[in-house]
Amino acid sequence: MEKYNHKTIEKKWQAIWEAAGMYRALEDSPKPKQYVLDMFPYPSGEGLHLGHTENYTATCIYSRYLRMKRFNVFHPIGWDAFGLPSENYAIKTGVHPDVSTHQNIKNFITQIKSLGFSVDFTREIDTSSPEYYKWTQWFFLLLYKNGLAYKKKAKSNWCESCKTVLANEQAEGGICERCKNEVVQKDLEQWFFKITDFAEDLINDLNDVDWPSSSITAQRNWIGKSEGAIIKFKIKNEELKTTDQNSKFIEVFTTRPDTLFGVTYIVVAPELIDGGEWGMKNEEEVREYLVQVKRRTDLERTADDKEKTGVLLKGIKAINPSNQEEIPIFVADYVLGHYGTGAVMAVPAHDERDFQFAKKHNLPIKMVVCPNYPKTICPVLDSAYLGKGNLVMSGEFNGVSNEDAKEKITDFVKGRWVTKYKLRDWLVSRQRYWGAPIPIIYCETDGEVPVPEKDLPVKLPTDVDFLPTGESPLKYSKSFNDVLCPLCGKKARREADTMDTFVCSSWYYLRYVDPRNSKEFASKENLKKWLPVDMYMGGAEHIVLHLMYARFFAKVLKKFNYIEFNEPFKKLRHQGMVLASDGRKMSKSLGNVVNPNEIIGKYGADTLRLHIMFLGPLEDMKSWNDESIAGPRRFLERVWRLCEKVSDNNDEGRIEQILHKTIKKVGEDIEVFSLNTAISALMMLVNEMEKSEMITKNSYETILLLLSPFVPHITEELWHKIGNKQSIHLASWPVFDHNKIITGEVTIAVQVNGKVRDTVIVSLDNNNEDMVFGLVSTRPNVARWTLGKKIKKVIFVPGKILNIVV
RNA sequence: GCCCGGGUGGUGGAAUGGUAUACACAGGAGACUUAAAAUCUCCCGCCGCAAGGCUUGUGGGUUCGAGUCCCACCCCGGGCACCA
Repeated sequence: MEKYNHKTIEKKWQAIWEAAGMYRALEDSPKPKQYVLDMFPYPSGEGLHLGHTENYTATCIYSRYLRMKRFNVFHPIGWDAFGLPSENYAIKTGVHPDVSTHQNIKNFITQIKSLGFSVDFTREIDTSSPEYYKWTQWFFLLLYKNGLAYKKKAKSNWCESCKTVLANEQAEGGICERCKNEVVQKDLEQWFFKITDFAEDLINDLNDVDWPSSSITAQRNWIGKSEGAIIKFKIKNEELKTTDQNSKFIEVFTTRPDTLFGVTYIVVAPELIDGGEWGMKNEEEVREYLVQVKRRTDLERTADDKEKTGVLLKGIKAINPSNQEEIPIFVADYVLGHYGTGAVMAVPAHDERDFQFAKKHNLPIKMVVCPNYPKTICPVLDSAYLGKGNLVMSGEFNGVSNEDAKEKITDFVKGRWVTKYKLRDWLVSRQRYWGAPIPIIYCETDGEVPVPEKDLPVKLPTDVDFLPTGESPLKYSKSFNDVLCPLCGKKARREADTMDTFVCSSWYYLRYVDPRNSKEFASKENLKKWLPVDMYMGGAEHIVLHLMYARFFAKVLKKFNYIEFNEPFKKLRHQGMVLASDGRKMSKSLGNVVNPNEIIGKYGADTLRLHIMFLGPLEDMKSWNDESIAGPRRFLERVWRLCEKVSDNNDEGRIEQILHKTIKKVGEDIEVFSLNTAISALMMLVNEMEKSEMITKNSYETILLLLSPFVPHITEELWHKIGNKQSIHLASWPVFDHNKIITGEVTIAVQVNGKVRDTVIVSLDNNNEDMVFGLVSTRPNVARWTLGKKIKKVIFVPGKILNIVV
């Protein structure tokens, strides 16, 4: 028999499968559907990396398994083609993004094919093609017409190096998600999507998905729902000596209305001062502080989070509605303008931040929740007390548990109970070229006018200088701005910003079901046939970006009756990151990047697929290892040689039990993505088969079938070698016989006081306490521990253990 | 600080409360070979000549029996972080 040559085998079968259209999802099939989706790649110049390889191998195994279980599997692939790197590459080299992107896509396709991934290329999509972004623009208009897309001037995250604004999710901690440079705040007119309208659904519907619990928690925290009270504090101007009952007041949001009697001052956010008439005496000092605050970047604000700066508003006081105490008002940037009401009541005794501020500014600290009740002597605090207790110093509420007091005190001061979210609206404008244009026209007479649907797509022009200047490159494209107002017909100009690429990827999974439709983003019929996605696999880094946005889009579409489901991704799993062998992230600058192409050349796609799955649990972070890939390769060579032992004339009795056990184990493991243990079970089976002189054709076929989702090429080759004419990938998954797993005898461990001293093999008839005890009690290994001692107890677990307690 | 994960041989990792260290990698010994590679066989947690003892981050607990459950602590990784 010739040697196992992965190069010729893999090429040969890839060509045959492609010609046969093997992995196409069938439009009309009586079989139940399974939509298995990968997070589609950004076609970068670097090509497919090991993270992609891990992700797509896992879903490929899963898809192949489901096909063998006779599901109609829908497993598409496409390209998240818009984005900054192509544009930056263009700036550097002069190669147009459209050209480089399509070269990169070609390379990705070659690589995907060379790994034997069973994807349906007939449904390929490219978010940068006009046929696709026409519908991205259509979604924009859908949101716009329903008041869910709006423009406003706002403090925005501006990345100086990317020359564009970013969404909050992309500027966490004041660092640009893409280039890791500092983000500054700029006041700009920007387009927003009103994702906050759906905050409640986005939280509640997390109850209905099968996602990793850590991902669910991460989304919940990001949306950040909290319930509290809005309470009014009147403002008194000391100079005017008015306590004008109806004039000025501040509203604060608090989750701790129970501590209202402990309020010793009020703090308002800098943003609030800017707008209002406050009547303080030290106007100049306050203005100076506001200027200072504006200069500080987010990075600085978080870096010195111990130092809480702020300025007293002189000449005015707030009145605590619970006890009519007059308390000072401060402006401080530890209070955020965009959250709650932009003002807080400060209770230094029961809030850590207020405590720090009070210490710094020598403000009174008044404890009103006491843990020692009914003793009302409260401890001296060296930090805020956040625990439970009963109220003290709180007038008629003394003694009430602080939990009960929340509602009572809110009612007492006529506050109202509200729900707030940390989630903010999604900023979608980008001042860059390589994205979908925003379909809005500005007219001198009619103002902001949406592009009529019939005029979509608004095509991305080519006569553009995309050197970033801080202004949108499209602003200076002649052809792009040669446009008339759809309402009055006068000369107008187009919105020059493009959309965040996350808009494109928020609905791509819908397009796969009807990728060439020019009348709708997808037909209702096809949407109904394939959706929702049954299994979604991708990196955990997208949990508050893509996965939040895509859920938001689905909620919008559901609301306007385009789709029938609430949640787009029923089941979600993440693959862990693959680190370099030194345990660090793979990066070009560190020179530790492993290129899948090289591994494929040296060991073959099958070996790479097997190795990357065998490295450890799918969701764990793992380090690449060049050395241990020898194991999977040797294993495949053993499977190859096993072919020579196939013979017709012997029964498979000896390996029958392990064969059926393995069928069961491998199937169960694939279903829960425990692929490393599935592989080890397959290795054990092969080890057993090697010990036999001969193996039956049936057993050999079975192991090939079990292996075929993992290593599609070598199994196809061997399958044909032993005489099959049809592809192994059209065969059914083997069925195990439960009776063959249970054999006539079991091994029982014999313990004395919980320590194993012996084992015994008994027949099923003898698998009971009396028989086993009788068999082993006189054995030397047992007797030496029990002799002369009183047996207190015997525990017997059938088929497992006999424990003698002395 | 808060919220999730996780700590098992030289290494990657297995173990529905029931024989810890499966399956691999690396290492060692041998067979085949003129030789090497490949392949095959055996060994491989620690202490001990052995009998045996010890061992799943540390210390307690529950249990006939704990890597697995409970409590406290230590360490590592990830996410969030002035959201009142």
